Amino acid sequence: MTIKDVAAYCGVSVSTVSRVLNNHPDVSDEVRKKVRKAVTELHYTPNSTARDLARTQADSIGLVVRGISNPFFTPIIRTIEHGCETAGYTMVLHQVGTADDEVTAARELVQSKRLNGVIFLGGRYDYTKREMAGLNVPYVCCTYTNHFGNLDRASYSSVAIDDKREAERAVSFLVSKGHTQIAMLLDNPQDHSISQRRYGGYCKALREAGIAENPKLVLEASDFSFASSYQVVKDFISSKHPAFTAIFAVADTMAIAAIKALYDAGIRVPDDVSVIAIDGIEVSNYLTPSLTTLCQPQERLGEEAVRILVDVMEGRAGNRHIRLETTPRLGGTVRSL
Amino acid sequence: MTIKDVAAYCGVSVSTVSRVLNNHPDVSDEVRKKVRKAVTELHYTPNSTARDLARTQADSIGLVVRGISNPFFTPIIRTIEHGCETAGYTMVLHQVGTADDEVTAARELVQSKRLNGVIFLGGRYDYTKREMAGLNVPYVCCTYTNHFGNLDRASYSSVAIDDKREAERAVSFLVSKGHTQIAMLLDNPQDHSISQRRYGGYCKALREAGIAENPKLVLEASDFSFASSYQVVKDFISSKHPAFTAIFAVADTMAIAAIKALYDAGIRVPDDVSVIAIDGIEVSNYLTPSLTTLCQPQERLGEEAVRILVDVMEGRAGNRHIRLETTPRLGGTVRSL
DNA sequence: CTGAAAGCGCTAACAC
DNA sequence: GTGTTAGCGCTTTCAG
Repeated sequence: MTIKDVAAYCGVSVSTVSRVLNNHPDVSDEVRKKVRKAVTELHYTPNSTARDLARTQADSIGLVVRGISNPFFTPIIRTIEHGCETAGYTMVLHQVGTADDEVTAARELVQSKRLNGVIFLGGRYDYTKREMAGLNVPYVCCTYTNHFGNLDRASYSSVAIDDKREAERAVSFLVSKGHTQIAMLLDNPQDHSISQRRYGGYCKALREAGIAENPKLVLEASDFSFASSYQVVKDFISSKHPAFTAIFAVADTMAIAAIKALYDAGIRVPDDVSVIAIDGIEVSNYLTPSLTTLCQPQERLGEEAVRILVDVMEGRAGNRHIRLETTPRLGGTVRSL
Repeated sequence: MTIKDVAAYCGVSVSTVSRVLNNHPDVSDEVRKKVRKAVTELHYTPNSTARDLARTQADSIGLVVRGISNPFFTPIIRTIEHGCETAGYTMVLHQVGTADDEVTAARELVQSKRLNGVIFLGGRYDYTKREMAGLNVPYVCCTYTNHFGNLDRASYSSVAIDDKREAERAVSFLVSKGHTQIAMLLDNPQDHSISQRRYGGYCKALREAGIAENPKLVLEASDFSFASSYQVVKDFISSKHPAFTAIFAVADTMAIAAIKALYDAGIRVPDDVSVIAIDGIEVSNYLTPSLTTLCQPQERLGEEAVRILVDVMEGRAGNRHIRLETTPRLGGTVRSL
């Protein structure tokens, strides 16, 4: 069943059918109606592969996600898909493992699928001009930005929170509740990534409060997984360690695992130790007690990413960099000392 | 940058380049090497759109997911993607909203992208022969099966747990712990879906234990979301209701929300009320206490789905129906009476 | 072993 | 308004 069959079926040429399919104006109402009828009767669905090939552009946006199973991303992905559809683009989702490089993946995807633009969801903070040069389409970094790279601000877009500032806020909140011995749980501070930025905020908050930073209170998990954070916290509390009354985790998932590790060791949250995080994933609101965290505006992160990208792709605007704010969610995992 | 450029660059014909690209044997080592070199030097990436069009088949498998943000699905999706890749197929992910029909979506996807087969992840239990007729490729239902439809068993495949039996197991477990007043939390029992099957198991377990079923202990949420379950349980306990000592939830997510609702009402789990569920998503193991649940073999569900589908697609085997068993995870949310 | 050429199904000039 | 036709970039017979 091809466009030819439809054309033959209603005695017109393929171009006429094509015009109807693509809503071109110059077709008589009569013919248009006839073709539409044939399409439904024949259950004809256009072959998008052929269409994409014939058109110079595929009208599609690549979404390159690093860690699709990260619950923080799921609402964002949904929003982005919806936004793409509304704007008339197909979203092509591509997941990259922690080991793979998202830029290489994106470059191949763009070449191979003729994408009009790409959105990176989660990624490195240190892209270089050189490596991004091959990506000949506009792109926006969603949930992060190029803090440690050498990209021109005008060459790409980004939508994210201000990691450093929000981390500072979280830690200052703990300080305001009387905490001074504050541990930090992060994944890998020297990888030029989110943890490093948030670690900066942690240090700044301590400094401004006149609290000396204690390196022994910095707990490094190997990634964002529950298992890894659980293990790190478990090892920490079962070893000789400095006293601490609070933990600041760089992600809700890590906080959840930390609370569990504390609980399993007989340490109660918030009675014995307070916990605060950044992210605001849905499930953390359903813990008992709810996790105290700074919620990222997940929907808006996705919406803005699409909006900016489409604007740039269609030449309506230049690249932009948007910083959104978090909204504190006062759960029950922080207590005043 | 097309295959022509590569051909011109190394002074051979496009067909030779194509042969090298597709690892056809009949190319001299010398030419092969030269072409390979050119490909890397030119940073050439084949246009998959053109390739798919030229080939009669696209070597790709559609994964039609109903509710991509369902945390129960994420490990399965990952496994399926990996399995497809290993088998030499590209996975095309397509998410359908709760309102859309997955079969229509799949049919269009197949026609439009020339898919070789499709995997449905979550879906209705009542497909009819008629509606599936348009889907001219093999398909497998992953995590569910056609219990309420009229499909020939030989016309499709399925990989799932035995919902009824597992639900029975969960409820029998509660009974064995001395519970007799057992509530059930489900989403929509009359939609010919998972809840209905598990509800059947609940009834059977009660019957076999000689416990009269009390309709007032059946709590219906409007969907699987946290919010909906939370609300239902909250309304239930704040209204005039029969006494109950345990809740069986059809999904971990619903159980998590239920526990929260109980907690917020001052009811403790497991001290006052026990909770058991089916699914075994990762986060439920990190609650305090861990959720007692029957874990579905998520990885295996995905692996088997791909294996069966590929076997059918490549003519190595016929359709099959596999029932896998759950593994109980004894958390801390059930206590003996 | 290698090249020429005919499509894959559709779009978009370009004629009429 | 409608039809004809030349590609889009690649694969794949079919010759040589």
